[in-house]
Parts: sequence; structure tokens; C-alpha cells
Amino acid sequence: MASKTKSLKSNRSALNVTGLRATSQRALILEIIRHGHLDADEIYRQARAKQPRFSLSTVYRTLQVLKKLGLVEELHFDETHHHYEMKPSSEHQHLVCLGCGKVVEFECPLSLKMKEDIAQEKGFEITGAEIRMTGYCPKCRQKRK
Amino acid sequence: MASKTKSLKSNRSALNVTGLRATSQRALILEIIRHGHLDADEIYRQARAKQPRFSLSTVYRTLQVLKKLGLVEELHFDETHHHYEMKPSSEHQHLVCLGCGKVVEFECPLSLKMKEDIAQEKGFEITGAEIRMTGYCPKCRQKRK
DNA sequence: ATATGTGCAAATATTTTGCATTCGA
DNA sequence: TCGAATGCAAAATATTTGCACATAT
Repeated sequence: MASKTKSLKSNRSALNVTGLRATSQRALILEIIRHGHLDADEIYRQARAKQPRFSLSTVYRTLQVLKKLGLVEELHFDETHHHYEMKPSSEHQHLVCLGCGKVVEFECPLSLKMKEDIAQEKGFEITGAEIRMTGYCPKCRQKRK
Repeated sequence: MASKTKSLKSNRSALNVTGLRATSQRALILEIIRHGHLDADEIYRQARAKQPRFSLSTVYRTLQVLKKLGLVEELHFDETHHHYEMKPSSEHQHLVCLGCGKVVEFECPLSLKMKEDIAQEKGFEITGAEIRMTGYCPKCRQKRK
């Protein structure tokens, strides 16, 4: 719990740096998304477990704000809603199992070269690249046989 | 219009091959998505222009079916809804301009190697790779200066 | 003190489903 | 004919917004 307190504090100072008001709600959301690729509803449930009056609007509004600041990244899996994660210090991509839904992260050294190639070819300034692969994990491959 | 008729017919035979019933609605949807990355609502509006009683449920149901058959691909841009396109014969990826929303397609020769690398590394059977880059097109880069 | 942020409820947007009817094979 | 597909309306799911109140600076 000492560590919990500490990370809440560091979340608050992260917020201060951005010029945003460091509310308990924002600190809590930062704390929650530290732990994986969550969707809005999951974040909402975890937040309510700590602060019962936490509202879903706040979840969405906060995610928007944090996304704009670049602290949080919005992911688009094969579903009708979004997932969010902390902007990773080391860039990584996602591999989704179509059998069990598990999401695996992977490094993609090729993506840098890819971005350069495309920037060159199309005259764009590239700000981001999201790669989403789909397939079947070792377990589900077995089951499908 | 001769060509229109012809492509409707070819859509129907594409459907016949799959074992699905070749309804006018399905042929029309195939015809419509020939022309770009459209979302469900846009497809719906274009369909209704031709057949006023076309229903939105049919759009969604048909897209699901065609997706399952592999005739249509579902894309995930930075929005709360999906886009669809004909499964391209030559694989391509998407580059979205954050300024004007324009979507540019590009070839990605590296993606094959990427898939192989990841399959190897994670033990997955890879069925697809969707790459979405974001940035600013030449015009919007100017405006931002 | 005051502008920013939150909670709540209601609105909007997107997608899915049940069921009676229609239509293609 | 008859099972598959459609239209319509209603439900389910996801996200946004207006406004009164609370809170960080």
C-alpha cells in the first residue's frame, strides 16, 4: 500500500506537469490503466470498486483528455468498442487470438522502416502506426484440429 | 448501365458460388462497397437511394455474412464505428490523415515478413494483419505550419 | 474566488435481435 | 414448397452532452 500511495502521487505529478487539475479520479484512472488493455467499461468497474460514485462519463472524458495529451493510447481491436493502455515507452503492437480473445504484445522492429518508407512515398508526416494481427494461439490451434 | 447490369450479374454469381442466396440486396451491397472504404450508415444511404425499403439490419447482417465468407474486410479506423471494403486482391494497408480525414491506401511488402516473424516468435497461426498509420497529408502539413 | 472537473440523467450513435412476411432455389 | 433472407420495430450496447454542484489551484 505504500507503493500504491506512491504511484498515485506520481500519477498526480504527471498530471500537474500537463497543466491539468490533478483530481483523484484522473489519478485513479491512470493507476488502473497501468495494468493492461482495458475497455471503458472495465475501467469504470474497477474505478467504482474504489470510488463508488465514480461516473462513466468521467471515464470517457478522462480517456479523451489523456489521449490528447499522449499519456494514453486508444486501441482498435475487432470489436465495437475501444481499448486503452498507457502510452508505452517502448513501442509495441498487438496480436489477437480469434479463438480465445487473448491479446499478446509484440515488438516490431520493422515498423520504423515501414514508417519511413511510407512517409517518403506518400509525402505524409507520420505520427503513429498501429499494427493489429489476428490468428490463433498455440492452444486454440490444437483445438481447431 | 450495361456495365452496371453486368457487374450486378457478376455479383450474383459471386454469391451463388458461396452457396448463399443471391438476393438483390446482397448484390447491391457488393456493388456499393466496390467504391471505397464505407461505413454501415453510408452503405445504408446509398442502398436506400436505389431501394427505398432497404433496411439497416440487412446492411449489418449482410456485412457480417460477407465478412465471414472473406469477400469483405472490416476496418478499424480511429472512430466509434467500423468501415468496410471489398477484400482486395492485392493486400494493402491504410494511412489516415488526422487533418482532413482522407484515407490513402498503400502496399506494404514488409508485412509478409512481419507475419512470418511473429508466427515464429509467438507460435501463432497468423490469419491477418491490419496496419493503420496516422499522420498529416502534404496539404495539411502546410496548414499546420 | 473562479474556472475546471464531476455526477447524474438524458440524449445520441451504433449494432443486434425477434418475429411476421417475402422471396430464391 | 420451404428454408433462408428481409423489413420493421424494439432492444442492447457504446459514447456524448447539458447542467447543477463540487473541488483544485
